[in-house]
Parts: sequence; structure tokens; C-alpha cells
Amino acid sequence: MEDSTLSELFWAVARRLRHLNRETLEPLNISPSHGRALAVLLRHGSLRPGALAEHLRIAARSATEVVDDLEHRGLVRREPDPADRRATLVALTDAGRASGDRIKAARKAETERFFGALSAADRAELTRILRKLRD
Amino acid sequence: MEDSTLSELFWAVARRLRHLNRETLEPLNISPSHGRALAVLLRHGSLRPGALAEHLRIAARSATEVVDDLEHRGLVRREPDPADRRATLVALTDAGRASGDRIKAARKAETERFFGALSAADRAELTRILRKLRD
DNA sequence: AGTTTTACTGAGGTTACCTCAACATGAGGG
DNA sequence: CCCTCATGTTGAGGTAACCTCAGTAAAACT
Repeated sequence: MEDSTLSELFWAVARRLRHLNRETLEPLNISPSHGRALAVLLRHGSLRPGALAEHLRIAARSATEVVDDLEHRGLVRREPDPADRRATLVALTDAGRASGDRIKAARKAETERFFGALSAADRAELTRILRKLRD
Repeated sequence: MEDSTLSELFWAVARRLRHLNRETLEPLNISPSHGRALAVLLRHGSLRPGALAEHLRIAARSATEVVDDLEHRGLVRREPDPADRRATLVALTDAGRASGDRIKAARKAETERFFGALSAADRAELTRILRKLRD
């Protein structure tokens, strides 16, 4: 990786962060994509599969699959949507909520571990610059 | 995405960059992973599948697959390694070299387009900070 | 009432990886 | 020289996380 375009540097960092992420999730027995789904449900409460898909930016059909898996693991439960008989609501079970909380905590610790290598000033700079790139 | 931990900000940016990358590669009819392999071959010349795998940080078996695809598209060619009869060398064909050059140019333009939103000073800062995170 | 739209899901496909085992060759020891 | 062990590649088969397309049921509009 003798390369030094900004893109490649960026990807090298992304790679490290992704690995770290996988490592923090592994002991919780949760894949990154399931983790994301749990986080969304934790933030927004019960959602229809379609809405969950939008939050995760995946196709509705793929959300069905994620929900299948989570349901199979007892982390979510499908309930009929009282407002629309075509629809289903995906709700966290107690186990799911507990799992989600653990994930959130682990993720926070991980972020601190990773970006803790930077000074407060550098973190602020990075935040400022990344915001520009995001928009 | 009301969230603003540094991790999530970072991923939001990564997402934009990945999309841009896919867009630049699409008209060249090359998938990101094939593009990476071509880039490695362009930089390092003919390589054994195993060595290619190391550069791409994937399993040797997976490199076989990438090479299969590229060979099928006429972008690389397998040659016997004169130094070791167990081994094979993966060499770029003329078409592969041309394709690799086009990719390199497109990628460079893309990087400039993306990070061009930043001032020179910001780019320098970002480089400095990302380097710290990479190591 | 009839048509169109919306919500979900079965069937089946894709990409980009993986492990494991087979097979050939190479390299070192006795 | 033979035997064992290591190395390089690949067939077989698997996985995660996506996708599209088509079907069914219910809702909404005309």
C-alpha cells in the first residue's frame, strides 16, 4: 500500500474500522447487517418491513430476510399492523432490546478506541472535514 | 441519519465514495473487485494467483476466481511460471492493460471530483489525520 | 364495482468472498 | 534415491447480504 491518493488512504482507514466493527460484534453473535437492523428498531420502535428497508437503504424484499433471521433468533417478533391488514409490524422482543443495548454500548466503546488515537483537536478537524464531504 | 458519532459520519462519507466509485467503473464494464485486480497487475506486473491474492488481501482460492473471470473477458492470460512448474503467472493482455489504464485515469478523475470539494489545506489536514488512523 | 396501488414474501439469481480436500511439484533429510 | 513435508493451484461446495420478478391480499381511488 505504498499508494497515497486520498481515496486509497481513506479506504485503508475504512478497512481498519470495518474490521474493528466486526470484532466488536462477533462476541455478541451478531452480524453487521443484523446489528444495523436492531439499531434502527431501537431508535425508531416497531416498524413495517418496508420502512425498515428504507432506513437500512436496502430493497424491501431484503428486509423480509433480515427480519426472518432476527425472528428466528428470537430478537424480533412480527405483529399484525392494526392500521393496515396488509402490513406487519416488526417489534423488538426483550431479548432483542437487550441485545441492541449491548451492541450500542460496544459500538460506542469501539468508536472511542479507534478515534481515541487522535487528539481532541484532530477529532474536531476530522468531523468538520467529513461533514463537508458528506454534503 | 441524525446521528453524528465520528464512526457514522465516516461511514456516510465512505458510502458516497463507494457509490461514486461504482459509477466511474460502470461505463468501463468492470466490477470494483476486477478493477482492483487489474490495478494490482498494472502496478506489479505478472503475478502468481497466490501473490495477487495477498495484494488484494483475499484467499488464494478467491484469486483463482477473479483470474478466471478476467481471463474469460480477455483481460489477463495464464502463463506457466518458468521458475516453478507448480505455479502459474497471471499476465495482463493488451486489452487488460488498456482497460487498466482507463480505470486508473477514471479513478483519478473521480478522486479529484470528490475531494475537490475541499480546500488544499483541508485535504492536507485530512491526509495527515487519516494517516494517523491507518497506523 | 372496477382498477390501480401498496405491502409483503416465495422463488430464484448474483457477487464476492470463504474452507476443505485433491493433486502436482518442489525441497530438505537420511 | 526415497520419503516426508511444504507449497501452489484449483474443484467442490458453502455463506452472507444483497437483488429482481411475480404472486397474493388488502386498501385506495374513480
